[in-house]
Amino acid sequence: MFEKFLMKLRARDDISAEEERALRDSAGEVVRYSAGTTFIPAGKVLRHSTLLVDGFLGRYKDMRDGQRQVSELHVPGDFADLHSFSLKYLDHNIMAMTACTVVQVPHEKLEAITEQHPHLARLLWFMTNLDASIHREWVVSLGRRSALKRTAHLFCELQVRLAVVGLASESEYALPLTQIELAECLGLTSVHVNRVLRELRERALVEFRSSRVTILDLPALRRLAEFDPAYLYLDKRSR
Amino acid sequence: MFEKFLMKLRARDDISAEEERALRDSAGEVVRYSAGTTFIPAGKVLRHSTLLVDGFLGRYKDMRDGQRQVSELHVPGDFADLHSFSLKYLDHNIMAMTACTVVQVPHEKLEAITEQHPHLARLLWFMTNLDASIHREWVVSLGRRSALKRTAHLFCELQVRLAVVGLASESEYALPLTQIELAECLGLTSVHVNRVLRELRERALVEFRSSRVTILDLPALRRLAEFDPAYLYLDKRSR
DNA sequence: CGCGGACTTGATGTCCCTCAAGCCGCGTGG
DNA sequence: CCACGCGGCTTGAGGGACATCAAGTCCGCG
Repeated sequence: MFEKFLMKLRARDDISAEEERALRDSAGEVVRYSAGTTFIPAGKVLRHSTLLVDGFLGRYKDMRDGQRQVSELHVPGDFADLHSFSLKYLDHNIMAMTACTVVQVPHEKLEAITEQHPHLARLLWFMTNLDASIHREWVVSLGRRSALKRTAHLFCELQVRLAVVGLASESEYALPLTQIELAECLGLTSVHVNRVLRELRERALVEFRSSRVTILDLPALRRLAEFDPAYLYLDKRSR
Repeated sequence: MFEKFLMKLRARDDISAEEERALRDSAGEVVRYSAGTTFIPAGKVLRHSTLLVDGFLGRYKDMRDGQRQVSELHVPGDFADLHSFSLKYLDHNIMAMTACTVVQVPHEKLEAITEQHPHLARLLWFMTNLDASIHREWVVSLGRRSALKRTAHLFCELQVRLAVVGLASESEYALPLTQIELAECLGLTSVHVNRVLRELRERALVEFRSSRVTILDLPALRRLAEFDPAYLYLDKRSR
């Protein structure tokens, strides 16, 4: 259950055997959701946090006119709502973008960790700060990158985040999203996403088809996107 | 020094006298920066966090072509870089948008708090989660709101955040930013911000001039912006 | 009095949206 | 087995929101 989360943690700091045990002991119920299920609605008071084991999740808000904006995509090993531990309820919804398996971690267990394992507690804090860092990069993307660069940037980000948990190589990874869902992440329409994908393909940078991203030229893709992975804090050090 | 930060905390949870003492004891050096100073550059290893006492700060990233995107504005009572405690260095820069006074809080003091005051530690964690929530709302703004609504939304957000620390009424507050800086927050050009401000003025919703925001019709402004303050977590409860 | 920075406004351009149509693959049911 | 419906993808034509370029104006300050 915690394998991918531990991979993600160990990419940033050392985890002792005892800390690993404390984490494994915190596991609650395992739950499956089918694609399209909004299983955490905004405003609902939560008593556990949700660790994604398999599949893709998205955090999103809807506008009055029906438009939707996804503020973060989650990959296996991510906590979807670790922030609900101190927030108590969320300001946004969380949905399963694909079929998903999650483990629920009761907030009492998290509270015990904060009291008994200060270093591990700091790492949980770190994980929510990492989400915030990803949000900031999306702000920059939406504010200042063209549709083409923004899309390229998202593919770069997911490549790194998935590689950390062993789900991507330098050249490809599975991404079972529709162009509509991609558009909801990118602040675009699906029509325009389609045109952007065509251009990325024609430029021989990336291909996105049948739920799979194939990276043809990673250095060129990163150059186009102005992608700098520093915001993912992948250096290992004492946090 | 900590008055506004305590106001901000007490809007969300109760703080005991002992916790207040622990906070006050954590104060380090008081520093002043003049407008325009980038005093925390991305990547620099930090040994203290910075609490803003007076003035406005901004977190930003620059693009290759010289464009800039601000990912969050900070008002008095905000920690500018509480997240540096677990991140160790920042992925973005922090600059004084106006002349500022800050208190530095050494990371050792924060570490002591996490070990001796678990509830207070959770509240510090909460504060970084609140920043993340603000980031998400900016993602939504940049992704799905028109320039007009986005600008209106920013004025609504700042009204609430400044009111919490006693620096705004329902109808006005000081905001000593240029239209260029506003544009850097909103993902627009200063030329377009100027036109948007004119429209907001002509519609009798808000005026922004000589470093001051005057709100003419708050309900209408909020309606236009689709502003829902839920993301600022202003309900008082045990966190 | 002259300079620079912020603000303002107009003319033109472009990126992305909207609307519309057609295609393809797939599942369902007659 | 084919008809059909449906959701996702694709492409074209036209429009609109915001950018770019280019003048100016205003104002504080040396």
